[in-house]
Amino acid sequence: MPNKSPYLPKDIEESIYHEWEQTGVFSPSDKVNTFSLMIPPPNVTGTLHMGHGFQNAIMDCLVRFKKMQGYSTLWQVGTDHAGIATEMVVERLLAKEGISKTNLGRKKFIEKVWDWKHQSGDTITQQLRRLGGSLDWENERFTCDDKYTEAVQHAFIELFDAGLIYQGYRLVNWDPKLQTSLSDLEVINEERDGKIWTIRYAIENSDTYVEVATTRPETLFGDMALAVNPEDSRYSHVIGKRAIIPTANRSVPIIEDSYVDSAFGTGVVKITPGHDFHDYEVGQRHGLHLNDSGEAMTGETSMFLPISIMDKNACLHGEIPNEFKGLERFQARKLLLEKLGSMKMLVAEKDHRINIPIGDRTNEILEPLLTKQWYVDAKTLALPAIKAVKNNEIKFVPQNWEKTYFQWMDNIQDWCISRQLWWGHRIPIWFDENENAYAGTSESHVRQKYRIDGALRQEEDVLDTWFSSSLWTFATLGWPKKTERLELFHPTSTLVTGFDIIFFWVARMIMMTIYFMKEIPFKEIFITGLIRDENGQKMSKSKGNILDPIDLIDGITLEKLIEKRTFGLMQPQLEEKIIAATRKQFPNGIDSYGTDALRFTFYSLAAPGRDINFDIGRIGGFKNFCNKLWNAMHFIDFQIEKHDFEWNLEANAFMHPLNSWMHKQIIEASQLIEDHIRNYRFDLASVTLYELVWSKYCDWYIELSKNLLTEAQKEQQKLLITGLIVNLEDIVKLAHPFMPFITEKIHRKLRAIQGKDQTVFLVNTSMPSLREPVIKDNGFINDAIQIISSIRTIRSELELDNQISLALNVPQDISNEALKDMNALKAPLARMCGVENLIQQELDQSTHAINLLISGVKYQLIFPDNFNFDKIVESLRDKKIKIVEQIDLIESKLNNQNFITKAPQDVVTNQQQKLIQLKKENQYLEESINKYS
RNA sequence: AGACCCGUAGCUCAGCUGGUUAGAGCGCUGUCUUGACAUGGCAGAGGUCGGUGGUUCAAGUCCACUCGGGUCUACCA
Repeated sequence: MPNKSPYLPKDIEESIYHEWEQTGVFSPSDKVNTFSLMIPPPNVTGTLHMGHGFQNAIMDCLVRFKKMQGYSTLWQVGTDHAGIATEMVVERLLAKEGISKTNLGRKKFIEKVWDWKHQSGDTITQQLRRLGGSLDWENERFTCDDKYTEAVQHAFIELFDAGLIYQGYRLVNWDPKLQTSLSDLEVINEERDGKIWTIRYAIENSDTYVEVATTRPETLFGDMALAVNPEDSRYSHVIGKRAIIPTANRSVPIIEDSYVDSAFGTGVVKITPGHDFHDYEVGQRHGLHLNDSGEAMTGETSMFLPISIMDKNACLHGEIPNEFKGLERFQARKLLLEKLGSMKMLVAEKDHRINIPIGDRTNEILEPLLTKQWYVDAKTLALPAIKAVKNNEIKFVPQNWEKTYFQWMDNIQDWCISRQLWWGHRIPIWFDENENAYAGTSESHVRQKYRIDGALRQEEDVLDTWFSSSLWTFATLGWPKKTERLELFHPTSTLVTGFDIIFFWVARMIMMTIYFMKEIPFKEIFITGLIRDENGQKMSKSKGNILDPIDLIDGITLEKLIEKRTFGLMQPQLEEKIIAATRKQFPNGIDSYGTDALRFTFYSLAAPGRDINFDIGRIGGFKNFCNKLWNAMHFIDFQIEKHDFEWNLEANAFMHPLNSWMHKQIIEASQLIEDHIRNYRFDLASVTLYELVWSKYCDWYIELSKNLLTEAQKEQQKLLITGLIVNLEDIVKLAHPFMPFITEKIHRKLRAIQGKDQTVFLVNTSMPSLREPVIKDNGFINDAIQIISSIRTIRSELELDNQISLALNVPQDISNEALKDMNALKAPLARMCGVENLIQQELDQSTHAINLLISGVKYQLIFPDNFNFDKIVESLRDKKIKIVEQIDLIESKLNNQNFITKAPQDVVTNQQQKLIQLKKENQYLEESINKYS
């Protein structure tokens, strides 16, 4: 007996990746026929989640497949510095030691971040290796490494010099906790329960009032006008008058603007341009400003100058009553409402659902705040980027995502790229004493470039992380230098990413790449769904439903899983719930499934255009699949040992009909799989492969060959074993992009049997479809399969004892060759469906037999003489009922003149032929029924 | 408010430009421990495709309306 090692993924997977990497097998092999793909750079200090696992599995499959199709492939690897996320993590770590960022100072803080990066930075890249990713490690990039930083600076300076980057004093989304601006994409609008208050404003020089509805009363100190709709007759008499801000010793003009919806609230809106994005626009239209005596006035657009009453901590300041100075915004609100109440200026307080802007990282309520920031002129950059997708230079898969893209691009706003953080690319701008800005790579560069001698001060802010990642496809390849890699691998072939970053990343990459490279970044964008839990819930820490791909690969105990899910919870009150849910879902923890099974699960779930509910139940099935493949190899081992096999018949392998039948199945499957991969239908590709391995190779090919291996002549045995080897080798090639580890292992064993060099990696071999096809028509194997299946069903229906053997009468008119083929399969027929005898003769009436229709030909299954047929008549009658139903259906179609004339000819022909078959079958059934009832 | 997606067997999902008897995995039922594999073999039960109406010779597949679930974008102070 060969040593029977069970399928244990751990044993297989551990060493193999190391060998791949050491050999440098993932670096591009050639300079022609390139296929390239950029990894969406994960956060350098992050860890792998299911989304990464899924997307990287897909990318790896694509890359390996292309490589095996003869392309010179590059899968560029790298990580992102993730400004905000990383800065927050490090701040939190420092806080535990009682150190604050500001106390530490910028330089020291950045050192700490680098320390953290060095300490945890390779966690995620190690995890990518566990997934089997065929990434080009020799050219790994990090968005903050020197070369990349050079590219970022270069890009900024070029855009600045072209006037596409400018500094502006505007409202931005301000995160008071992080003390930085955010781009509108980083804002989550959350609907919450809030209130709306109605406040009275007195009309100046009169004893009348107007009532104003607001959800943010505390901003009233920043009011610069009240506005009504010009069509609103209720208020026409106050237009042009002034209203007094209650509690503030100040009046504002009452203006008309069609922005105001008369039907909402009271129809009067307070205009606070310094704290509301809409009011900002209204203010701009009306040129609101303060005159020399500090009174709010309308004027020319150019005179617009909003006032701000909050500082960067969202505390009130400026020209406001003393008692409010320094108060935090919500405390100020409370105090103000009390005061208004006592002044009888608060008319109403009602519950109201409001949208609150939240920072996506901090969960802090954001404040629209007037600050100086750097902007990219996105409108200009967007135009060619829109065009590239419109004219199909860049294709979204599935296509409907382009709608999302257009929707955003058509309404794009200028992009605020400055962040008041320390971790990131410091903006390469220097200011002179008069606040004029100059862009350059360094102070000396600026001095030289602009011939400046006076004092220079560098901009403190850093760039939005997405600014650097928007350069990813070309900056990783060496830009701004004209490198060979850039020449060879740009534009890249495909981008695989999630819909959640179409705006953040995809759109911006397209804009920047077209601007700098004068070409598109990628030709196709495959948008994957999100991985959710088995109930369709988003996986999140606070829900406690996170799955770590590595835990699915290695397995994890219940205790450790609970520990992981509850560690560092932001809301500790959820802990009990999470523990209970985890215990319920994984009472025994999680088994070890191995990378190959996990990957295969991802593929099988990767239907396009929809999110994926990850059902842990499915991964077990695919581990079994790996086991099945593993045991096919065992079967071969076993045969080799048993039959004293020698490898010298390779050239003749397909002379055996069973071998060539299997070969044909493989070629057909590989063509299908190639199509599916081209269409990003990994789900369909995986089904095809599953079927090929399990159903075709194991259930039929191996099973059919078993008896032949025992009974056939020595030469035949050798031929069959050779075929088993050749065909399994083709299968592992086809399967390799999906299940790289197990296939590599099997491939080695197969090569060992053949006495071939075992250091050849599968990824360096070619897909079987690229081989000369050796296809002989083996229709009779398919007939045999049908015969066996039919007989098995009958045996099972009749609850036939295994001991009872049957005979099969082959039709008289069958060709000699077919009969020969049939006879060759005698042994398998006996073993697989209990048919011991094949005869070919006219049966007399006394023979106990029922008819079988196989490929339009009548076979007769012969039973022992004393057999009781009551049961079979019953089942034959059931069958007949179904057949008659179908016959009726088709006849009614064919009797319909409209069908005959309007349906395409081939559909009609098809139905006619079908009818003939069904009638034949019906006739045979009837014969059998009549005979035995 | 606009856009998009989904609703097919107990569960998770396929079903391409409308055309054979609507498929798979898991689960379930029965049966089998036979020398690749019980992480297995064999056989089987189970959906009329959310609803209504329409187009068509023909609809799970196209159209309209509708119910239910989800996502994104924009929002009325």
